[in-house]
Amino acid sequence: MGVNLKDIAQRAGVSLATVSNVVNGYRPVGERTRQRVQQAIDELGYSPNLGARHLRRGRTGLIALAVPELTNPYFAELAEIAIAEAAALGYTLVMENTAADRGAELALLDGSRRRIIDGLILSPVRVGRKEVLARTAGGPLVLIGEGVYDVPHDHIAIDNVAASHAAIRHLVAIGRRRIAFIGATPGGDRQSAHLRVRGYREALAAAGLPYRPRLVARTDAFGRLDGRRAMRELLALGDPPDAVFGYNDLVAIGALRALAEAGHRVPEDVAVVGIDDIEEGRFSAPTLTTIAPDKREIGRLAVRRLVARIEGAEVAGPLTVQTPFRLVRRESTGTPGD
Amino acid sequence: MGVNLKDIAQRAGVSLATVSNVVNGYRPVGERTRQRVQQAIDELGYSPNLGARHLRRGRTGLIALAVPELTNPYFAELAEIAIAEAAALGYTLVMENTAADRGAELALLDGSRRRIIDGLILSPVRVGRKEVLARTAGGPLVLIGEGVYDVPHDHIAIDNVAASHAAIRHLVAIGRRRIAFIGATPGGDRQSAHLRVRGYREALAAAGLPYRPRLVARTDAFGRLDGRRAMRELLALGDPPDAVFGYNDLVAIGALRALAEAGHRVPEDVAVVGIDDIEEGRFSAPTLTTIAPDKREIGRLAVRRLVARIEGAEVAGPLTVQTPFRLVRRESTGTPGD
DNA sequence: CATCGCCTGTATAACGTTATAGAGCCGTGC
DNA sequence: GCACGGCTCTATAACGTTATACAGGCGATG
Repeated sequence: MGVNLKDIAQRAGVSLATVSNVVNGYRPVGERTRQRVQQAIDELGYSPNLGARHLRRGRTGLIALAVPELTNPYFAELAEIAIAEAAALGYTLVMENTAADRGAELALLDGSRRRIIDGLILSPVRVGRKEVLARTAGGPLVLIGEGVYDVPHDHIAIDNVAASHAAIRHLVAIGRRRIAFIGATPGGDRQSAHLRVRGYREALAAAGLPYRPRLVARTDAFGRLDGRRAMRELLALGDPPDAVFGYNDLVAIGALRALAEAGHRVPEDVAVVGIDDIEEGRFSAPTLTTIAPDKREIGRLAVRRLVARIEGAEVAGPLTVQTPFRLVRRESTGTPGD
Repeated sequence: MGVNLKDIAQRAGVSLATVSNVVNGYRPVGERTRQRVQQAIDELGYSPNLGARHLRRGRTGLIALAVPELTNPYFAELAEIAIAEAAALGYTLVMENTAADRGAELALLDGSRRRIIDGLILSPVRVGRKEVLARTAGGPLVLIGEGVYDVPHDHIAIDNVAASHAAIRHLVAIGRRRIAFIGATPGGDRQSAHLRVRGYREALAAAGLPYRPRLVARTDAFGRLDGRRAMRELLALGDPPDAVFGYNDLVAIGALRALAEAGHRVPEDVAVVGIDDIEEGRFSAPTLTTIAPDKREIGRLAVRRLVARIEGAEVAGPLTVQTPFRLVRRESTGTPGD
């Protein structure tokens, strides 16, 4: 099909190996030879056959980013950053959608099925420490966003408990006392939900507010629809909350919708806070106060760590990195300022 | 590294070629032999080395979906569908972000630079017929969503003019007479914007309404921010519109935001319609009336066409396929019903 | 002047797969 | 009894690259 090493070698009158060395810089090549080869490459328009290169090297140059939902803007924004960073490092990123399915996560972790990927960035939601530890094949693994700790892999996330604290402190500071949480989840799934609930409880206690289990709404998933349903349930309580903290921005936006439909004013009657700082929250009515993780840092760091591991480089620092976050006040808590 | 064909061949006591035939079904294999080989495969946990397969076959099994913005929910939703369809056909889909950059689109079209992809699905916005015709390498090409016609490639899109007609007819039907368009674009870029403006003008004429150039707002890009800015400009006119049709849902949502900030009621003062039917529009306040393309059909068809071309299959039917769309009425035009 | 080592460059063997040519076996038809 | 064709299966040559071992030339060193 295309132009290959042999063509270049013939044109430049050198051996295959020399051309390869010019292309890869693996061994020094004399200046005159290099120029002849480079000229031949330019003239014939050579680009290496990646399949062959990868067969020989044992690596494909592909890394995967597996997320529970592609359509969650948080992950779309993260993916955009990760794709750019991967490209800058000479890798191609493929997106995988686990659809928050345990089987899909396990299949990715197993890694033996598809030997096409050099390494994996995974946002796990249905697997825990044990399943992660069971990974033996498939190359390096970087975990993002969840609370699977004590595994021999890089793990990049915000401090979920501290993030909750910040959100609740803000709601308390603006005078709210019946603060609900939307997005708790039963069992061992979705560690981050447990951590965010923990932060919520701790912050309530620190503020001297009672913990009311009925104000903690469970959801099956974490989309707008789930947030709306949960908010409706909370509103149906005899004594509804005066503030809501959502597991993420999508849930919070669903809650905003339920509040609007029920005729409640935000933030006057109910204040709302989310997590993720997706662009949608800057244009919702009202705009959404949120905990903003540093998505750029998370995306770039995850890719850089993974690539470093793949290439066998020494990586300094601890496996677990907590990236910074900040509270962004907008209309849904009555204190616009973004 | 992993288990390979040779291991299986030894274990089953047959030749390499026989194992390959069992795996690929390329040539018939005796029932007893097949079972022995299959057993060996299961026991050793063999999966083919894709790099080697692809080197030999000359194909990589990778296809690319290149879109102008990953973070536009329309493309995220489309990507989710396309990824699933590609997986079902045994292909891996990689996302490319052109960022609506002409250079990026040209580089993808050129195809000679990265020989890793078997074919490309492109949503072009900055290249036209000429640039598409110049493509000679890089495998089959499927275009989605824009108005580049008369090229020897599959092209899948809605009828942009008809979609505009439907939107404007609806606005006229609910009594609007000063209807604005947000998202026109100068020059030859973004064919679909031109087509949507054309549909807008034709529909106005058909309704006996005058075409007012000042009510057609240009934008540089097509996000929420652009919609808000354009809406502000329209509101600053002496005689602002009583309805707005946005180039897409994001622009329309930006317009909603500008209207809310300026204290206008939607739909009472100004009605708003978008295109794309992204989930966000079902939860905005007010919910957004929109033209809903059949994303599932577009995504699946694009992938199926591309794969068929890659595999050299005969593809029946015309190159250009116009997929169906429908008007979804929601609160922003005062006629909820979704 | 012989030896050593560095510097360039070459020849060649993998990497794991698939496609092609052909070998062995068996039953069929003359 | 023998040629023949149809089935299975095997041996092997690619695919394009990189890494290893090696060869030749040349200046420096003893």
